[in-house]
Amino acid sequence: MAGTAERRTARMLPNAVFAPVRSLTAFEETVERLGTAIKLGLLTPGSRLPAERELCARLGIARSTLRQALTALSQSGHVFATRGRGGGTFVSDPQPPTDPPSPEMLALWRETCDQRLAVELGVAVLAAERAERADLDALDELAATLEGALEDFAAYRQADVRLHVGLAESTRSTQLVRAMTETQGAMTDLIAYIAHPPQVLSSSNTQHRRLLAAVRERDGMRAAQIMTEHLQGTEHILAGLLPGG
Amino acid sequence: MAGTAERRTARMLPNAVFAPVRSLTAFEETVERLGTAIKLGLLTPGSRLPAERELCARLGIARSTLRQALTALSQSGHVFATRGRGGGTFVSDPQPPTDPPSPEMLALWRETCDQRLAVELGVAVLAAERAERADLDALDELAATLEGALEDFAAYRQADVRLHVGLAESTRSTQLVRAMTETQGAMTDLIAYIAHPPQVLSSSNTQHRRLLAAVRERDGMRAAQIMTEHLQGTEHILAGLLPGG
DNA sequence: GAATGAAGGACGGACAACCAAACCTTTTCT
DNA sequence: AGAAAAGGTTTGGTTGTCCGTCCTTCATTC
Repeated sequence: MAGTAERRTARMLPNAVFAPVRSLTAFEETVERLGTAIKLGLLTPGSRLPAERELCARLGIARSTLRQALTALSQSGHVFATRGRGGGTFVSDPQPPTDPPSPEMLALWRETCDQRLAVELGVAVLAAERAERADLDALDELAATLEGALEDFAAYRQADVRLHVGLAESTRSTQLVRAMTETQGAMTDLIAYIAHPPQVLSSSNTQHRRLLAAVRERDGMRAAQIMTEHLQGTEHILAGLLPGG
Repeated sequence: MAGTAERRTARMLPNAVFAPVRSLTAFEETVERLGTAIKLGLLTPGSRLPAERELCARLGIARSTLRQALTALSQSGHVFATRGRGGGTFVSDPQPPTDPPSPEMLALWRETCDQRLAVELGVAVLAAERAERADLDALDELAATLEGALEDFAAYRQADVRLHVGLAESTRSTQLVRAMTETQGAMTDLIAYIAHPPQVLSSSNTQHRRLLAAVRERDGMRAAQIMTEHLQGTEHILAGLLPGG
């Protein structure tokens, strides 16, 4: 009977429908967005942000709100500003250390990984459909960079993020790019304090190569398959170290 | 050189990093959440919402804010309230017609489909890992319901949503359930005004069956493959009817 | 038939976030 | 020297949200 199905299926639904609707303030969201982009190295040290008057327009917020965010980012050392013509707000050179993952972050690490799986799978399949030759050439270069950074995890991680975000860009979906940067930001917090021996990074990079090859051959399902294995790597490591594994 | 790769890869990035940070108000988000759940039939007509004093606590908002949202939903005819003991707020029986998709909705239909692809692929793979026997039995019943509703698109659509959301629930990821309901809400707006002849629905349902079978056999990749084909069905229809196809 | 309790409904004050528009200060380029 | 382009400052007003309190309705219970 349909009634039975409804009763069974509807069990956990209200938990999702009636879950908290805590929306971040414009200030918080701005700090999050810019801060994540800087931490991930998407905004490179030394690079200049758009002028405040232009940036607040792009972000759709008031200038005073943007300044709050920039003040916060400057106090945390991610950014500094110089005045006068030719001045501006710049990404700081020595990046402050990533803050340790919060308890609630650790409690929800599995949800974070699930989210990542969805984003990365979607990206893999769509990239296989839409990535252009030039995109893939650039991504291959990044994979080469990765191979030279097996000993320096910070450098490796940054190039890794660039590769995954770059793959998302090749789908031409701004939503997926945003979701990917968000996800990578959350993952960085999780894996920053975990040991990554060179051989792990090396095998991870082998998967990158195979992934790009599959995308190049427009084989979305093989790309998805490789991506799944790729992500399960980190997931297994986390499962061994964190509660709820 | 790494420099070249960076320059190529960074082309569209700022568009995502500096995109508007439009955060919805608590009021708007609440209307959206409850309204979508009602439109999708996840909150069935006649069912009672939790009492205001309890619901505002669950949603993490003030009661006055919740009342704003409920007032809006009652004025749009989705909900009605009765006073006194044993009263409450109930989902209206005759659902008001879905509003036609807005122009900006239509302009972004491809992004919506991309988002859906990601969510559904993640759900398919994770469900194949985690769905329990009882979940799948309930989903099979829903698939049977679907087969009896080939002539009534409204009924078919509602059961279809239930099935997809139910599959998301079987992953035990509240985030994915939320993402799925959001996505289904957006999709409903898009496909409400498109003809769906019975044979299309029938073949769509064949895919449901195959999907559930793959999940039951814990074959995540086959589930992903079938899901991709399943989604491409609607996508091709939309591509033929909407701009930017 | 009166009391109780559980529900929605209404009001008012306080506060924080956000916006808008000016104006000031510093620096560089012409 | 002056114009231009940037960050820095101030002010005032609007809106969303919260909190607490009280009122009204009405089924149940005594």
